[in-house]
Amino acid sequence: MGRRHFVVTTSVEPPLRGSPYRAGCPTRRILDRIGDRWTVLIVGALWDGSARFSELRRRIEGISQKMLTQTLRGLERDGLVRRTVYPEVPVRVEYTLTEAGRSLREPLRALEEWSITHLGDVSASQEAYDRAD
Amino acid sequence: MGRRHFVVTTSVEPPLRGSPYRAGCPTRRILDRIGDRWTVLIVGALWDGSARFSELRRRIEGISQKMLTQTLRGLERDGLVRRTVYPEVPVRVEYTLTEAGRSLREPLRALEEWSITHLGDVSASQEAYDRAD
DNA sequence: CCGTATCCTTCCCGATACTG
DNA sequence: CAGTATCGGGAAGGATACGG
Repeated sequence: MGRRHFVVTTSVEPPLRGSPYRAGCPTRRILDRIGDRWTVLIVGALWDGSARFSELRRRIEGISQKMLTQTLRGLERDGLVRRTVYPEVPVRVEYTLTEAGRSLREPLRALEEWSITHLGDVSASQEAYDRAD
Repeated sequence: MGRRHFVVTTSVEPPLRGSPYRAGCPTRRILDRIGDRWTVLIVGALWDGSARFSELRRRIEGISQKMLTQTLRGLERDGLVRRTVYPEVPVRVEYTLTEAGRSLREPLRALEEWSITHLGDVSASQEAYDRAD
């Protein structure tokens, strides 16, 4: 089967789907895209240049073939990654961040910075909380 | 039962758990905390002042009692929200963002900004992709 | 080499019922 | 009012086998 079928998280639909949860909140909408297990790691791996499928698999330790394909398809569909097929034998496929994909750098850096400066306190808070029954 | 038991996403443990996925990546670590369905909505609802449990439930349309409690507990454990119990009858409980909680504003705003400027293009890209088989 | 198809487990989360 | 306990459906994701 080709790639006709997709889970279709359709696009416009501002407010809700099943339950009235604020799916329209812009922050939530982008978290729905990058909040999964692999997206930011792939974006990071593509950061300085393109790579082919097998190279990505090697860089992102632990990712399964299925999830790499699936996540790359999602990124391609969103216009954040460009996929180029070179019809050689055997086939060669290159993945590159688009301009939109590279524009993710700013928000991701903000997250990373927050992480670096605050996750120590978070861990300490967790331990204190867990000790206090 | 008190709040002794917790799912314990322990803290230090730099690299991995089940599979060697980059759990140590700072960006992924913070996404593991705010990437769920309700966290950013709760943080947003607490943005301009504290609120009690029932007030939060009303503000965050569609959240279940269970998820509101659970997410608030996580935020409290992480030191991002402070929980204050006033032993009146009936009991009153106030939730407030801590300093650390408020510091989330910067990264969240970066995400929101990216959303607002790019999600239109993303939607267009999706539709084009879906039309092309 | 670069995938797709299928099965199977795990875990998120909603629904519901019940307490101090 | 502000929770806790329990059940169950469904989605995410890993393992495996196969195909162009």
